[in-house]
Amino acid sequence: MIPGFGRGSAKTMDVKTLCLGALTTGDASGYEIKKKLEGSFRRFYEASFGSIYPALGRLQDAGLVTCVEMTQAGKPDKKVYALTGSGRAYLIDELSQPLGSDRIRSEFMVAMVYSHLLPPEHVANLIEERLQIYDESLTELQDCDPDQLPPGRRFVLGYGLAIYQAGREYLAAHRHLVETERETEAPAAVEAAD
Amino acid sequence: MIPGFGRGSAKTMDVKTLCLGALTTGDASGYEIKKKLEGSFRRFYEASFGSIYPALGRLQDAGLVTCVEMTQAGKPDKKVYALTGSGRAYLIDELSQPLGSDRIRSEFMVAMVYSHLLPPEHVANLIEERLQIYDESLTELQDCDPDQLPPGRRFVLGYGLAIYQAGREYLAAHRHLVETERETEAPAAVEAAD
DNA sequence: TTATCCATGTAAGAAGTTACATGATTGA
DNA sequence: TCAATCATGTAACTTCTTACATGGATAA
Repeated sequence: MIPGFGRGSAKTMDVKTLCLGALTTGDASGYEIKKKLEGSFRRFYEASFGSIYPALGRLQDAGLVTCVEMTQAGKPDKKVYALTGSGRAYLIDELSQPLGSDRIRSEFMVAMVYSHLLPPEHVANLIEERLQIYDESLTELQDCDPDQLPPGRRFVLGYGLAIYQAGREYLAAHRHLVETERETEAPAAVEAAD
Repeated sequence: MIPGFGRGSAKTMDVKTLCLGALTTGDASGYEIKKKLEGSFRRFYEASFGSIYPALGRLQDAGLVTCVEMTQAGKPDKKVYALTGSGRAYLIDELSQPLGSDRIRSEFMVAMVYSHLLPPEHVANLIEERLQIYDESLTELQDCDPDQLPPGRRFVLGYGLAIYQAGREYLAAHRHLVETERETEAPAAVEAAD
């Protein structure tokens, strides 16, 4: 058996899973899969070319996808991948495994925890930036027509909207908590590690 | 210069930053830092012993923390670390760098996107599980007394509550979207939008 | 003419997890 | 007696990102 493809193994999802999933809605090249993954979905799982291309190669080795090379007029050749029966089965099997818990990594929240160490005007800037990011994300999500999406995607889209809306509202309503005075004690000892 | 400690470098936050931050509220051993990081804060950034211990070693090499070995009665020895002036300056410098965007990795959401491939009763189970996780998280967060926390932590605590509440409500209100019928057959190529 | 899109891939490295090794003490 | 808590650390491994290499076509 090809390593990393044990049936029913307790491995977590990775870029391979994402690629298989992307191929359920139609054959695609690595480049196109990246595009698909950049849809509304991207907020919950990302992948770069550097992980997608090797993943596709390994999926092909394992017989979970097939590949056809296509020549195009005025564009580079591309390799179009298609899900096989066992690929589909593998995806379903993986989705049926116990799911890992959500992981959030927010540098913004870390900065907020230590906001008292920063100049208040800098904190205010961070908040403004973040509000803008929320607004952009919300606009982007609102521009999607849910009725055109299959239920799963509609569900995830709505979830994203709900979360961002709640986050934005909280931020606007409670920013004062982190925009107050900076810690006075100034330990200016800059004996830099350079 | 010790590698990985360039001043003003565009590096993202890592476990070193977290350790420095944890030490702003008092000296601590690696073990105790892990504990601190497991507070309300953990939802936005995690770290394991396997990353904390090496991080502390490197911070010490760079002069950002100092270390005192302590013997204890009935317990193993421990190494208590303390922030130095340059450690504090380094932390502030790092928090002042442009912040990386939030990263979420949710296997649950991936499963929801492809829920039509799974048996409806399995999807229902996943939803139930997830609601329970939300409830547990909410209970845990509600048990914290915000008045005892410094503003930064209070802010982050409230943010967590707002997000989980919104997530829970959305889930309860829209679960029907993903609990409907399973896809019966491999559908004839309906190229769905992403 | 400059940038962006198309398109694939590799190599180096960052960053972290898990499992292991060790071992006394304490509480159920 | 069994598990958990306290406590540090290493090694192997996984996973992914970034940067690089390549290069034609097209749009501003």
